[in-house]
Amino acid sequence: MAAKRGAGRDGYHHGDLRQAMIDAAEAVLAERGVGGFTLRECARRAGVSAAAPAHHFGNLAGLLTAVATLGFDDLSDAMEAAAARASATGGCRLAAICRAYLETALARPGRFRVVFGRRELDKEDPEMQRAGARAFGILVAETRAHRAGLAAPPPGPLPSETAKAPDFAEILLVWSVTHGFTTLLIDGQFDFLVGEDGGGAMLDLFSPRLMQLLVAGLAPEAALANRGHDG
Amino acid sequence: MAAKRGAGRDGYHHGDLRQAMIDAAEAVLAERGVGGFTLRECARRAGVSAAAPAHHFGNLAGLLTAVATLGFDDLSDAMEAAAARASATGGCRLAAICRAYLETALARPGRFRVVFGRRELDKEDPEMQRAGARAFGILVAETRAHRAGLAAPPPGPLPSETAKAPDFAEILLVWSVTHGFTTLLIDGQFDFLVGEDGGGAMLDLFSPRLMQLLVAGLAPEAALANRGHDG
DNA sequence: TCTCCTATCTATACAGTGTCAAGTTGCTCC
DNA sequence: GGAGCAACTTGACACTGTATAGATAGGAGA
Repeated sequence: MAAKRGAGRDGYHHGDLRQAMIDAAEAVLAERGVGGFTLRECARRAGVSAAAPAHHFGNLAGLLTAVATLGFDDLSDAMEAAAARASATGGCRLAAICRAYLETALARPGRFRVVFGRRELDKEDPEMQRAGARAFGILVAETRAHRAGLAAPPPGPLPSETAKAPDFAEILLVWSVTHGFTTLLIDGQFDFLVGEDGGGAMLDLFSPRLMQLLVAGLAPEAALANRGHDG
Repeated sequence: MAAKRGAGRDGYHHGDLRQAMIDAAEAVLAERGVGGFTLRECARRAGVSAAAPAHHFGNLAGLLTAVATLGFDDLSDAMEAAAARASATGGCRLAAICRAYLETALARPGRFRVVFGRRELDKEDPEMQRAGARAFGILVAETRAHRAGLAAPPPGPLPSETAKAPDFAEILLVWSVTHGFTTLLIDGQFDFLVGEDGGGAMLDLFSPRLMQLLVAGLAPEAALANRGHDG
């Protein structure tokens, strides 16, 4: 095994290139966005040759996959924290995690875009699969708890297979509306409506009302009221 | 003005390079996806040098903007046709246009991704702005008609500024859930739930139920029932 | 009909990209 | 103290988008 002492480089070997590359990637994403992201630029910032990262990440997709894994876990952390805060203050946990999703994405749009397929990723990577499943699991648990009228999801592992669950459509509804609003906002699709002030105004003006609508529409009574609409 | 006779090329000048480039772009998007899209490959298929398209589109973003404009109009056409069909058969127009949005995206995922910001576009392009506004206008009209209990939106021009409208959150809810579900489905985020059979199963299994939920949640009564949830 | 204008297209070049192969360095363990 | 090996550099390759300069041809005006 090679040197793994501290960060920075003081010789031929870097010391912790893997982490340095991830840090550089985050910085490049923040400064230049997904479109301006380059493996060589990250290597440059890490003070290393262009071919060096290959040993740690395989290729560009490998580096982006590592960033996406971080992004998923960041999303999970933010949602868990928001849910805990909501419980403490008597707020709605489901609305809180949806808003946390939105705010996390808005805080780091570049990373969020990497997570959600704007660049090629290694979808077989087990670490990213774990992180993705964790984030989805939070969404599933909170949606179910909300619909069951519980204060919070019960502890314990989640069922691994949820595709056949009867409340699957409700779970997808929550994810879809949150993800859709987030994506449209980040991608500037609302700019022609409210100007290009970065979306902060949009978030403050409409997301509470949006979440209110979503959460209201998801209450058990509303879900059971079959009004017979179909396309 | 130079030659504008027929398609194909029989000499130094192509004849209709602009259209040929767009056709080639659609083909490349269908075959290789957004990630594998290249200006040079499109030029190759059009039988033209790499620098030729610059005269018609300026640069890569210009070509993609033309494709995005087509994509917006395709979306609008599909939604209008679906709404008309729904009216004829007594179905719900709003659910019909949401499903049309989904199906259009699923039929040409590459183009849909171009429309919604997976590559850099020229957002100032007036043609694309027109096409985008048209698609959004359909959504606005149909959502309002649905909430007002009308059979169809009244004819006539739409108000150009809708940001301050009282029903803006409801309109965004419809767009967000439809766009979110579409994006997640196309990007393969549901694959780990139902396998990678292309999303067709997902669409058939869940989207009717999803639309039912959405449309039910949007009925005037539900929207007015303020249950007091906030994040 | 001839000439010129101008849009269109080609050829070439350039900086930059991701990735590969081969060589170099230096830590670690026997 | 070598041996082994992971980590890194160097150099090369086939690409990319785009800029520039020159070639071509269709049509308008004389």
